[in-house]
Amino acid sequence: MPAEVDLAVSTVIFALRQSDDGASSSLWIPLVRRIREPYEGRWALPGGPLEDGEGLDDAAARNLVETTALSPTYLEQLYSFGTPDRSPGARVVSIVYWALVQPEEAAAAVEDENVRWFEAEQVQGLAFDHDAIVAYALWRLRTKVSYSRVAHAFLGEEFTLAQLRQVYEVVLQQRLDPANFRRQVEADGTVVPTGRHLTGGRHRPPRLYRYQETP
Amino acid sequence: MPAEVDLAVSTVIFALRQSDDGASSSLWIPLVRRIREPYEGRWALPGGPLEDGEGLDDAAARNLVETTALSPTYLEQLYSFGTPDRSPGARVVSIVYWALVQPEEAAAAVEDENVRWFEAEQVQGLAFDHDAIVAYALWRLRTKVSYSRVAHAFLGEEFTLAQLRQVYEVVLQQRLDPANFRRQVEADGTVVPTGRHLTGGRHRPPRLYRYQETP
DNA sequence: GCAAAAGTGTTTGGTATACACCCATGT
DNA sequence: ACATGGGTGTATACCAAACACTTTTGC
Repeated sequence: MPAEVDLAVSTVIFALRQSDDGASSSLWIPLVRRIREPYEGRWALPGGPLEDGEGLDDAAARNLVETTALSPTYLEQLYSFGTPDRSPGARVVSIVYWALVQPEEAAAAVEDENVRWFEAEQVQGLAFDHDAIVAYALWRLRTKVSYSRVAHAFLGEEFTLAQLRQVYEVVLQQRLDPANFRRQVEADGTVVPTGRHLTGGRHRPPRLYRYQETP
Repeated sequence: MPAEVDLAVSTVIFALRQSDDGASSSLWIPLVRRIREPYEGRWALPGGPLEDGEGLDDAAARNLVETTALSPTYLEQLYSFGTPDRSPGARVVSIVYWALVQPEEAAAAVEDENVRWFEAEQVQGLAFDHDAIVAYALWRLRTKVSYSRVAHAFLGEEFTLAQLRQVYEVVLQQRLDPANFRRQVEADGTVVPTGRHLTGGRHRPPRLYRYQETP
């Protein structure tokens, strides 16, 4: 007999932020507090049901706006989860997306009693199977960054190579040689100099670059 | 208002078979004929509803058995499709899996008026958005083969390196140097010689290998 | 001038490709 | 003996890592 299932769309939203110590950057995600059973009071991934006439991507983008009040620079489907016992009482299948957003906007995003940002590495004790989902999304982010050019989605329109390199260093959790990093990025061709420079630092002003989509 | 959705699980099942000309191998998939509207009479991916108490992976494995009467050597989730208008009349979200099966078994699989194998490259005019899904599954197979070791899933327990190389050549659509292919596979370490040889050919008997799962 | 980060140049080691060559078997 | 694919050796080209070195700014 076919199962009666509830379909939900959730999103793991990543942003780069300062760590608690203030010295280093790390990956953060926004979580929402559940206001009903099951798991009332626990933190969970933002998400909700699919609306009428709305595609899966649209649903993901919508609850990203509803949670963080910003539009994603990157949004991709992650995986669908449907183990029979993952939600007590009901049969729920979750289609999960992951997104990258820019930190300046993320800093201005809503944050109250029921919405708060957490360090992605540290999250634990979430509702449902969301601990495992966050861990999987982190793994996907790391593997994707190492073979694709998505890191710029964490940054604004213009950025220096040092900023871009720092994104890679935080995500991949390893230091990168500035000289070799520069060559790799330049050889790739998807990032081009704007001609402008970033002034105000206490050293030689670095060039600004922007992402160039390859047609 | 939340949408009323029907959830379906479908699978793109790949096997290696002789092409129509009999000379070369290519990728084949089994399709089933639809026996009701919409798209009655058209070919479609095997699939069906999620059963009570059954996980998504289980559902995919089950309709793989029901279609080809064999168990998968490889089974992985592909993507979830949920465009509002993809199924006339109803709102259907499909969670699609892809599988690799061994050709000897696939040759013995059911094949009748309503189940038939087609060359994956050639399929066209399928029901729903299944043309696009097959194309996406092909793309995923090709990219995955080029960075992962899944090709052996097309073969039996024991195989020669020439057979394994032919799998890569068919999937990637390019000739590979036998000498360099051997070195790459041996360096990887996931494929080990059994000590046995394949006799009966009209030349030097090649060694037999088996896949060694890395613990 | 000095510190610090931007940016360039150069060496080196590993790895993939191309291809010459020998090996073992069936006919 | 020889044709055929199995299997080994080797020279070359390319690419990434390491690191020395020069440049340009703020203080």
